[in-house]
Amino acid sequence: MVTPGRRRVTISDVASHAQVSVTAVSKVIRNAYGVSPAMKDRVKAAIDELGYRPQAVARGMRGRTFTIGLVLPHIRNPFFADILDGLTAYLETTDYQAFMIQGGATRKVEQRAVDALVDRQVDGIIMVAPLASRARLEEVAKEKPLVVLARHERSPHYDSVFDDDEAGAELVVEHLIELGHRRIAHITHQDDSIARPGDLLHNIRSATYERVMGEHGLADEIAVATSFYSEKGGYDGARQLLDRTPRPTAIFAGADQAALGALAALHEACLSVPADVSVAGYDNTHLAALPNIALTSVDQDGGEMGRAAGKLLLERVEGRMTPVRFSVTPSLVVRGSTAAPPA
Amino acid sequence: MVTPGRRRVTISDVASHAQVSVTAVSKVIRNAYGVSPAMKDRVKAAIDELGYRPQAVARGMRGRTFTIGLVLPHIRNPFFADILDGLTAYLETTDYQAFMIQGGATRKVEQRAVDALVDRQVDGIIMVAPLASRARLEEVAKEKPLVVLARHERSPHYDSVFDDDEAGAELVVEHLIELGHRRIAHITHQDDSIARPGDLLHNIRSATYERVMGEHGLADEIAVATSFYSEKGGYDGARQLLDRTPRPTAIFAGADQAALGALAALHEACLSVPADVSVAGYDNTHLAALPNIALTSVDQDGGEMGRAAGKLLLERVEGRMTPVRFSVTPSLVVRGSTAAPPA
DNA sequence: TTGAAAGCGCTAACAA
DNA sequence: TTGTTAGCGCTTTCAA
Repeated sequence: MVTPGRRRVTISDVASHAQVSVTAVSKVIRNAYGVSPAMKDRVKAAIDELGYRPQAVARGMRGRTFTIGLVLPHIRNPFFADILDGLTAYLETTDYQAFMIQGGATRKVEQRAVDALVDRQVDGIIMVAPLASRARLEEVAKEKPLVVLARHERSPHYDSVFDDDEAGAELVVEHLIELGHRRIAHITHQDDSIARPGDLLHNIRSATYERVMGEHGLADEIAVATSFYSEKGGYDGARQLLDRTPRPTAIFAGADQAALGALAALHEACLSVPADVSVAGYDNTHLAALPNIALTSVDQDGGEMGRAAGKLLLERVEGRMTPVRFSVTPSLVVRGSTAAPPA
Repeated sequence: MVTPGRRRVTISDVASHAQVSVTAVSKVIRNAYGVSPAMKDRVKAAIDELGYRPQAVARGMRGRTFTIGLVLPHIRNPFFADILDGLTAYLETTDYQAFMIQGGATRKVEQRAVDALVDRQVDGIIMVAPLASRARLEEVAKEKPLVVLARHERSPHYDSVFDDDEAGAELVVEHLIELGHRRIAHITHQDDSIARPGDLLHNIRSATYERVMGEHGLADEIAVATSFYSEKGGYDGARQLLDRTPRPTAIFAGADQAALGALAALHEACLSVPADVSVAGYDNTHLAALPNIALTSVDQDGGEMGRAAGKLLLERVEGRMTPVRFSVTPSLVVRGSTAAPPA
C-alpha cells in the first residue's frame, strides 16, 4: 500500500510560500478575475519555485478535470491515428488532455469503456464509430458533453463529425463503372450494433454501393460479402467473392484495412491487380500510398475530423447546448489498384 | 438505471437508501473487513437498485483511482495493439482500467504525457519504449509505480518487460547468412533520446547486426541506414541502401513497419523480393502474415508482454518495492520474403 | 460490527 | 482586491 515518493506540492504549499491565501493561488491558476498584477506575479513565482502542478483530480471534485476521453473501437486502423493526431494537435492549444480507451467489438465493452470515463469524471467524451444505439448515446450525452464521430444521425444533445460516406462510396462505384466494370463486388462490416442501419457508416457505404449499381442497371451484379473491416475480414470476404462464377472484376472494400486483406486473397489466388481484378478501399490510410500497394481509396481528412471533434467538444464543455454537425467531403485518390476490367 | 433528477448517485444516497452509514457502504465496495453478511447484502441491494457506481476520482482523493496510464509512442504500429490487448485482457480480471496516451516522438512530449497522467492521479504507469533517460524514469518511479516495456536497463525502482532483442536480431542475421547472403544491410531508428544506447531496443538490434556480421567475417559488408521505424522511414532507408554499389542482397529492417516501407521501395525500383533482394522485419505484426507481404519476421509475444506489464504494475500498486524483470524469448518466423541471394 | 467525523486538494460562495 | 469557509464524494482513523 506504500506509494513511493515524496509528498506532492499542493496549493496550500504554494499559498504559504507566497504568503497569500489558497484562494488567491486558485484564482491565479484559473486565470480568474480579481487578482492584482502584483499578487499574480508573486503567486506565479512561488508556483515556479516549488514546481507546483495542480492536481486535476482534485480540481474535478468541484470543477473540471481538464480531461477528455476518446473512445476508439480499436487501435489497429491507421486512420484512427490520423484522428488522434488531429485531436491532440488541437488540444495542445488548450489546457485539456485526451485519454484514449478501446471501445472494443461489442456494445457491452463499449459501454464499459464509457462508464470508466464517466466514473473518472472526464469533462467530455468523443466516441468514434460507436456501436451504441441512439438512445444510449443520448443517455451518455445527458451525463457528459459528447461528440460522436462517423455516425450520421441527428441528435439534439450531442455533436456529430462525419464524412459524407454516401458521396465517398459513390465516387468509388462510379469510378469502377466508368472504367468499364460491371461485376463489382463489395465487402462490408458486421457488428452487434442495434443502431439504425442508416446511422452507421458501413451500412451507408454498402447501401450506396447497391443504389449506384442499381442506377446503372447493374442490380443483378450486386454481390456483397458481409465480413469485417479488418485485414482478416477483407481476406475472408474476398475469398467468398472470388468463389462466385463468374468472378467479380472489381472489389470495393468498405475500408482500406479490408482492402489489404482482399489484396492478399487475390495474391494467394494468383490473380493480379488490377489486370484480373481491381480493388478499391476507403480511408486513404498511409499504407494505401505505398507503391507496392497503390490502393485506390477515398480520402477523408481524419486530422481535420479529430481537430473539429476537439473544438466542438470544448465548446460544449464551455456550455454550448445546441447541436452542431460537421461534415467532411471525401475525395477519390486513384492509384494503380484500379484499371479497366480484363477484355 | 439512470437517476431521476439526473444528479449522479453518490455513496450517501446508497447509505440512506439502505439505512446504513456511509462508512458501511464504503467498506462494502472496497471489500473491507468488518461487515456482517446481512449488512453486505443490504448495501449491495441498494447499490443495484440505485445503479450506483463509485466515482473513481473521489476515491482517488484518499486512496486509489483504479486507473493506470499507458504511454505508447504512437498508435501506428500494430504491435502496440497486441500489447494493449494483452494488458486489457489482464485488467479485465481486476477493478482497474487502462487509459492510453501518446508519448510522441520527442522527450518533451513524452514528459508532458507522463505529467498529465501523474496530475490525474493514476495509480501506476506503463511506458512503452520510452525516450526518457534512466534518471528521468527513476524520477517517475519515485512518484508512481512504474513498469517500462522494451527497455533493457536494470533499475532498482521500476520493473522491466522486454524482448531479448539481441537474440531476435541474431536470429534474423544468422538466417540471412545461412541463406548465403553476404551483403546484408540494416535499417535502424533514430530518436532524440539521451538514454544510453544499450538501453534502447533499436540500438541493440543494430549493434547485434554489426556484431554478428563481424563474427562471420562480414564486417566490411556492414551497411546501416539510420532512419525511422515507420513505413516512410523504411522506404527512405531502403532507397538509401539501394544506391550503394554493389547493392545489398538482403535488408534487415529493425521493425515490420519499416520493412513494409522497404518492400515498397524495392517494388518501385523494380526489384523483386526475394529473387533480387530479401527482406526481413521484426515484431511479426499481423500484416507480415498477409500472403502478398509474407514477411520473414521476429515474433515477440506482444500480448504476453502487455499481460505481464499489467500484472507487475498491479503488484507494485499493492506494495511490492523490489524490481522484477520479465523477458520474452523471440522466435523467427520465416516467410516468402527471404530466400537465397541471386546467383 | 458499526458509524461519526476528519480530511484528501481543490473551487466557489460569501465576507471583509 | 483579498481571505474565510464550506463543501465535492470518497476513505480512514477512532469511538461507540
